[in-house]
Amino acid sequence: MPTSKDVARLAGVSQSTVSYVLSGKRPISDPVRRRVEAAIEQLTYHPNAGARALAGSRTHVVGLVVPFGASADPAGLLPFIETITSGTREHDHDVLLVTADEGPSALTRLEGRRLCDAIVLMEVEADDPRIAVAAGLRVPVLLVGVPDDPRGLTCVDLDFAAAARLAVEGLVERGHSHLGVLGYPAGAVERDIGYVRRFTGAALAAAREAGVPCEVVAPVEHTADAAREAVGRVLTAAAPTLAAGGGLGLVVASGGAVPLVLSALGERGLVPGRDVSVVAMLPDASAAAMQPPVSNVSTESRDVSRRAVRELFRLLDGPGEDDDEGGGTTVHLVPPRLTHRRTTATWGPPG
Amino acid sequence: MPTSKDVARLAGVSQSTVSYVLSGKRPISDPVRRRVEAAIEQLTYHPNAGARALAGSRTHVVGLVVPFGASADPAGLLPFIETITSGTREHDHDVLLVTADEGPSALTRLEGRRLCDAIVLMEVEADDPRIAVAAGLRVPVLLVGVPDDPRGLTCVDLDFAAAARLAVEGLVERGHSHLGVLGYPAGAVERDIGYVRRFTGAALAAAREAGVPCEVVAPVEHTADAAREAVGRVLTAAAPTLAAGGGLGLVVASGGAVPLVLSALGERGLVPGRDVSVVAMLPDASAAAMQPPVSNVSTESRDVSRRAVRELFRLLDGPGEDDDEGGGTTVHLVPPRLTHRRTTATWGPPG
DNA sequence: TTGAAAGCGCTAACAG
DNA sequence: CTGTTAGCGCTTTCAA
Repeated sequence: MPTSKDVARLAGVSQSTVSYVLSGKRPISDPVRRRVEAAIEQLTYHPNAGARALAGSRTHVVGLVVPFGASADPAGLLPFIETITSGTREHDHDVLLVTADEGPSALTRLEGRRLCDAIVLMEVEADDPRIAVAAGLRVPVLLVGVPDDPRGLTCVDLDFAAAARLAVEGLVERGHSHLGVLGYPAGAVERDIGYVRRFTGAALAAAREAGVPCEVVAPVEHTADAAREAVGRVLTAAAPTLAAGGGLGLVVASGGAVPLVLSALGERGLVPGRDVSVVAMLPDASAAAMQPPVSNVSTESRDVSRRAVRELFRLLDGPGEDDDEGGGTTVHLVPPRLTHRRTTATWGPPG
Repeated sequence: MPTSKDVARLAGVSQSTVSYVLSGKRPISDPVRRRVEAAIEQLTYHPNAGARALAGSRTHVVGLVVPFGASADPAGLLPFIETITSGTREHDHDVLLVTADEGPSALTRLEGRRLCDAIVLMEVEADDPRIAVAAGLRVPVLLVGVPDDPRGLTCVDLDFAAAARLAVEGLVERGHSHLGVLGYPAGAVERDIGYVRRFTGAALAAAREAGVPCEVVAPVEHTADAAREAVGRVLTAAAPTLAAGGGLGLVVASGGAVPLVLSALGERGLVPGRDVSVVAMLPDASAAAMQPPVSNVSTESRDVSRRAVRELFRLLDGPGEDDDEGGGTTVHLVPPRLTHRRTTATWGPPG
């Protein structure tokens, strides 16, 4: 296996010149550069990652901590991992995968062994034990999710408050005079993932501002029975409004519950988009694929992950920008989009 | 950040002794070991991975090439990645994630830069362009999936032929006198993933041996219409048998089609487990969760991945066993299991 | 614009 | 059982 010494010999230059051709950290004359590049090609030379890391103290690796076992949304994990991985490669880095099961010690291991230059922590919970450890590391850490106390760390997440507002306002605009929010499964609530509170809190606030009554039913498990019961509760509360000819709008906070909610409505002879409206937190693709297509506020994990990659390399490549840099808490919230599909009805005079 | 030199100084030993305490490659007296371990603890020393790789030419990293974009079964990917990752950690290695989009050059990059000690290639296709490259590498490569020409590489996969046989024999035993195999979507067939042919071939062979007529309908897309049509075709072919009071057994090769096939049967008033039988290729958990629980031949990606990890480290830690070792093609097929649930009926006199 | 040389922190002979 | 030492293949001064 050829080394940079072999390349240097073949190109008739010193070894350091090979290094500089590769790193571009020094101006190189055209003839020399050409000879070196030819030699590299001819020998199919690849720089040894370990040696590079040792000498340069940059591994060109990003550690990605994935909550395999305990994800609130296992389906959303894969696009996330994919986007981080390919985004990271575009920045000439690789991804080292670590399971969250390893706990906080995974972080000290990654840092201590110099396995990576930065760490991405997925699905950070409101009160996540890893945050304290993460805050003490010398490698930059990027959190996906917003903990209660970000401790000077950089966070990226979907803007769940904006999402809730979007859903509520979208329904209010269309004349609905009673709202119901069907919440997250107990697992998510107990683990107290930050977005649960942010979402329901913002939904209630938006409804209050709009002067529209709003029921929150939570937790709602992803079972047919739980969906039935939750729907029943909202319908009961909304009964007076409905009797008076008002419109009921449902906000489904947990994408996985959507099919169950739809069938629960169906069982009662209620047609979404005609008798009630349903707006759900769902990726666009899933929302569009449903029968009928469901109005949704997008929860594109790809959008969030792309943003995460961007902020990650801003952390790594910076300082240099005039942005906030180095130690300051920054929370980047990715804006969601509302798309009305077949499950939104319009009530009364357009508003 | 402390180095082994710091540990050595603190423990009053030479640096190499620290190394040997850690690696266990040399007998160490108890007092020395204790002192070294105390020093390691006190300094929270972690060995530098780059230095270790450079000096020892072992990275303790496994490269995992994941077909993010082009997986036949995206849901199966995640448990696979998880199992490989945690299994790898149990062997004191980490996982470097690479997307299959990077193509064969990902392999030369992993090897050339010495980024890993071994490579796992997921979802290998029958005629996979990466195989030729993989076969030329010096790092061991483990294939998940069996290509037409394994070129001396080690493969691990579910035994799809056995799975097909199991399904067919399970139905024949229960007195079914006509079988229908509903195949894979065209995407899988075109990409010519090895298991497509292995599965349908073995199903036909098993049916022939049993002397039971068998229709294969393929490709079958994962759409309601395609499922309806496929079911229609099998029912037409089986009409004489059914008229004579015989039983029809359906084998659904592609897990994703199961709900569609069930509703297609439902539309015709056919109740699985009473009027027809259905056995599907599905993970046990999904099969059990369906309404009704579906008889299944297991396609546990966890079983396959665990086996993959085993064979991977046999490759890495060996030679040493009396097993086949070093360069010999080995195909490890993980046996599937058939579980009868609610969708299998029994016909005629028990067999 | 280029070269020479000093490490980075570890492993693994070799020498006791 | 333990210490000494020569690298592993780079990056990066320092010198020209």
